Amino acid sequence: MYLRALSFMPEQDSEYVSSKDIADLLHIHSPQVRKDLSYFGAFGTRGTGYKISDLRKHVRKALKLDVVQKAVLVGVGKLGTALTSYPGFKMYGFDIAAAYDASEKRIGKKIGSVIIEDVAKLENIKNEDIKLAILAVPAENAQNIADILVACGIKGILNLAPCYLKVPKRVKVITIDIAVELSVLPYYT
Amino acid sequence: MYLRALSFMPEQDSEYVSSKDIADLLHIHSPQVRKDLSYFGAFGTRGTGYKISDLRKHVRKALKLDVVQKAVLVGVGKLGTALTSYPGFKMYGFDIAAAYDASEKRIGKKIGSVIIEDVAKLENIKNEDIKLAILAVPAENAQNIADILVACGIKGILNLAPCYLKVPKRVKVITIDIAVELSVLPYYT
DNA sequence: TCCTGTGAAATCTTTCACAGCT
DNA sequence: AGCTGTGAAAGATTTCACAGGA
Repeated sequence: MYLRALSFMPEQDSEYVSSKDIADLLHIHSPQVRKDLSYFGAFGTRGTGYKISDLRKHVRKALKLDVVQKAVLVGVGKLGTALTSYPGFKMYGFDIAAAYDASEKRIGKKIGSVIIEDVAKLENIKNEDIKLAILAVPAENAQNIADILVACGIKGILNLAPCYLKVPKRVKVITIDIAVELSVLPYYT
Repeated sequence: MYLRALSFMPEQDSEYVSSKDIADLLHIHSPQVRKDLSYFGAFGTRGTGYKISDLRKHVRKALKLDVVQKAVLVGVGKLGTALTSYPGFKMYGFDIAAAYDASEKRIGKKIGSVIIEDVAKLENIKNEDIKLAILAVPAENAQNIADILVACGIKGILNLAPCYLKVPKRVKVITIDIAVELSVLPYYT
């Protein structure tokens, strides 16, 4: 969140931001910003604020986004395709280094800079240095694919299927279910 | 979350679930489930658990999902298109009742059961009983569209653009930025 | 015996308020 | 004067533990 806020603050305007500047942009309070950033270490300047370029570097490093993170995309349907053309990925240092799908229509086609491979050969990712996976397959197949990914040494899964995945504790799963997010809106109307 | 958990529990198996059943499925603790559900009122049976059909009805009602919620989709690009074919929406009682886009290529085409209209005519939604909007447009246009939606009386916005929206307090915005979610994964690797 | 509902305790998070540096 | 960094206070959430109904 802070990284994205920083992306809206070109250094041309000013070299420094205050916690209040960031807070206003994110609609949160400034002590929150200072507390959060202080967990990464103290690198602001009293009286002046945070140097934008330094802050960006520190946050990227804390999140391990300072090196390019390779990710495999499994499921190149409409959602999967939409994701690859999403500019945000590159901004945060992600690289979709491989793509797999079950549909013959899609296998062999190019998406971004990679060729879509047969999901039956998903185990090939073992040979590449890929630690993250984006799972955009139907809910019915998600657990099955997740098991293979885990066996291949994947450490983190972004799950876009509306289901819960059983994985070992060492693997981090983040599930985004758009309908669940949408579900809370009527409550506020 | 609880609603989705219930969708995995067909009543054929057993008429009742315990808070522990639900907790295990969602990877949370059972007192959490009981506390949460108790805010909606007490409708479990001691010694037996919660009657699945009753629980579903109560949760749907509490979230105002017991009536069909009409939503307008703005931006029918890859992501917008992917969303309309997402089965989760119907499951939670959402109905995409209108769709708008800026591209001539897309205007006039059908998506789901509606015809894509010109976003310049977005104000037409005033005449329909639509309270929710799904915003799947580029970040540059998101605020502009949000302003129009607010002026049209929209009460809740699901924002899929990677940016922050300024809206009056009475309007609820939920932003999903997939790259932000993905960003936390490397931290755990 | 099994499981809910709920006060009380424990824990976690946010906000305050101010010392101290620039 | 302006803004960070941080203990302490306030607030919110989660977990415990158990009374009590089925």
